[in-house]
Amino acid sequence: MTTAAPTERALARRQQVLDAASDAFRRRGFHAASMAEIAKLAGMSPGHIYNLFENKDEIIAAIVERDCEDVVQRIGELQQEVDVLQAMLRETDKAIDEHSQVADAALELEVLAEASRNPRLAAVMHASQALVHAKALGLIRQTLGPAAAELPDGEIEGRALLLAALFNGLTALSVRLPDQHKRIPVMAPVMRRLLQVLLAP
Amino acid sequence: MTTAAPTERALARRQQVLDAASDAFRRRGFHAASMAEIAKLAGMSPGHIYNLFENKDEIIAAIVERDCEDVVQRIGELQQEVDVLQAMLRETDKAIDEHSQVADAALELEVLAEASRNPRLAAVMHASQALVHAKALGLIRQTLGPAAAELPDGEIEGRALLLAALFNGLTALSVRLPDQHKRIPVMAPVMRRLLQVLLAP
Amino acid sequence: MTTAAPTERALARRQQVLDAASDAFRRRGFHAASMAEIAKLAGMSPGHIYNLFENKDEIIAAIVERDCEDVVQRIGELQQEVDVLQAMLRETDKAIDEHSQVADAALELEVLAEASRNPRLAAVMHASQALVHAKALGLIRQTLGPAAAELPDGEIEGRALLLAALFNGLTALSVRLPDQHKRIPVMAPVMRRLLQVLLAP
Amino acid sequence: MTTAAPTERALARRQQVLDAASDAFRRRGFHAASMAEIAKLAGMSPGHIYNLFENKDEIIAAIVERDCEDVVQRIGELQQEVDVLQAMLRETDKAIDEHSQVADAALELEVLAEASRNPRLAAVMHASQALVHAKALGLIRQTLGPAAAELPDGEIEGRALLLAALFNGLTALSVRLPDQHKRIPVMAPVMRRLLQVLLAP
DNA sequence: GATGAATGAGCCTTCATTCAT
DNA sequence: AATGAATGAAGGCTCATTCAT
Repeated sequence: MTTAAPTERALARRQQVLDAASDAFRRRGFHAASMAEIAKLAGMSPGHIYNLFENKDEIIAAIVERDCEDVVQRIGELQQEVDVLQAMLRETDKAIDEHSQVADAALELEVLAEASRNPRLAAVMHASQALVHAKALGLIRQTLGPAAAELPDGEIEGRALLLAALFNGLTALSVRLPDQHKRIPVMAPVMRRLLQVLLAP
Repeated sequence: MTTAAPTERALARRQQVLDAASDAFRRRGFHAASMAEIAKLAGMSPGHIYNLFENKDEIIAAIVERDCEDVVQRIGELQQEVDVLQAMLRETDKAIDEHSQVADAALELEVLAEASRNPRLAAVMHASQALVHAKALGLIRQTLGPAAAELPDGEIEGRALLLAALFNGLTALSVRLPDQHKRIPVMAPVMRRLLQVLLAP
Repeated sequence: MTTAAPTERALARRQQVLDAASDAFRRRGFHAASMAEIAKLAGMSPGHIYNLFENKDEIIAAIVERDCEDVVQRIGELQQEVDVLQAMLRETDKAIDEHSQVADAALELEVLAEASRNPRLAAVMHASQALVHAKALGLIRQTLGPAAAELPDGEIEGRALLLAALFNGLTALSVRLPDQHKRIPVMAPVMRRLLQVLLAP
Repeated sequence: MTTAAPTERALARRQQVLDAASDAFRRRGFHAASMAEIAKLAGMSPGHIYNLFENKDEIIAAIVERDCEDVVQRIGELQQEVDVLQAMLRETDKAIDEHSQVADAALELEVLAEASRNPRLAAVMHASQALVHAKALGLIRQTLGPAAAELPDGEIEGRALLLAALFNGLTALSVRLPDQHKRIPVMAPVMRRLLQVLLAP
């Protein structure tokens, strides 16, 4: 039996744990971060974490869900723009920069690595990512406007996937090469051209 | 004392360990694969591995180096083509497929995650990746032909980086969404257009 | 402060706990049954159990006492029979069967094991068992009738002890060998002869 | 994979662990005895125990097997006697005494309790006990001599079972009542009569 | 070079018990 | 009387690493 109907307090406590765990995983990795460490960061006893989460796996699963919700919301905000493509081209530098933070990369890659092996986490990841993907499809359709209807089947999906790949790749690259943020000026112009291929009619 | 002047036999033994470890890491993950397991796969005792490698971390560092050499060689082979761009467009499906193997993704992401916080591994990774990057620059220059000289400074580097990001992103995506190989047909046409942006004059 | 002057309500609540604990212990064992589980079965909070019982040990002590009272009562009922020996011979099969329930055996053996090293529980056990023993002496005397007076000192006590041993042994045996109930037909005739030795003049 | 082919040294180390564990279980119970404690008693590190035994359960299983082998051997020795029944009647006091040691009872009951809940252990117990039972059948047949052939089917089995129950019951009783050894004089004569019922033609 | 027995620190998790409310 | 959130000690087990042989 899992937490049947989490009280408001329990919900807040869960957030504390998720914040603490995000921090710990980011700094030390999923396996190296101990529950004791997370508990200390969260300001509670190790034992109590198990009143809030089934086990360590469930914590990372919850982090994945929370992070995906963030991404969905970010895309939603982007959709508020009158001209999405223009907005993206304008903010390309910032977008690259945000995807080049090694500290964030650490957690993201850790989660992906774990998900590639842990079925429970993979399930959560797939479900969450499906939402992100759907939202991305919507974004691209909106950007294309009426032209979207004329495109062959799958074209939009292909664009959405490669758009996602591009930004995910930046995260990986930020670990592969040092000081990626210094390379933003050389990447940005090329990136803009790629974005146009992916988002313009 | 460090491993001083490795004999030829020692070198061969090291390869055995690297093969075994690659296999074990790929199947079970870096942390889950035990030295005992690697030793068994490598056909030697756990203790003896420590005569060949300082510790577990050094094994993965060596794997990273070896894998990067592979990538460099692959690029070299590609450069043998008379028309590199045509070759890549022709083999796009295969290339996407190769970067969509979840099993390989597992190890790659794990290594990246590990490198994002292990300075020793980060150093190896950066050195190796620098070689890959240099080789990629050469590939793009060759593809561009004489047109390369006319491009603004950094343009080629930007292309090389985003090319790398694109393929790295596919790896990440293969974990984020299930059955990525089923999506190759929708991704390939879009990918070809992106490759043209990155490789055509 | 100990539980001073238990109210009537408290007494009823204690019974709820004892019922719940008996159930939980029987199904999962003394150590495996958690206070949380018992609390849930008893329909109260874990914390409240500690208003009714000093600790987990006291619960099992109370169960032992209650169970011994049951045995005493059972013997009492047997004494109502006009011919006790005949009644026992008639119901031998049923008696063996009742002492061959592995589920009951589990709790009984667990309690004995626990009592063999927990002095507090040993004390309760000895006190309760003394009552059972006394009652058993009475039963045997009644069965023997006037002949009882002629028997040497200790003869009756010896019979009572071995009678108890015999049934206790069935409980142990039901764990040692599987499907003891299938063996009732072969045990019953022999058992009847033993009972006659123990209960006939 | 389990210990494939235990070396002689490993076998000796296993015995050390079994001795230590027997001691620890006897004194503190199966659940309360920690692996650390056993390791210390056995003179090795906790980790190394896991090179010799799969887990804690396997230790108790091995103890059960070893103890049953002892019982089988004891019965075998008894069979060397020219007149088994006479030998048993002669040594009744000693036999009762041996089955009345609370210290031994502790381990035995603990094991039984555990087996009643743990299927793995139950399997080992049933297998071992089957050997004991078979040996007991042989003993009784030998004692009966030619008369054995004339007895109805199952008669001998019934005797063997109740013989086992009787001694097992003494063990249980030694916990239920204090100072059982003081009661040997009153039990012995009655016990002799029971033994005659069980073993004489 | 090579073995594998041995170590021991450290991990996740459980649970009896307490206490503020 | 009653709750249930919270504690924290302890336990079984794993595994990188060492070292006597």
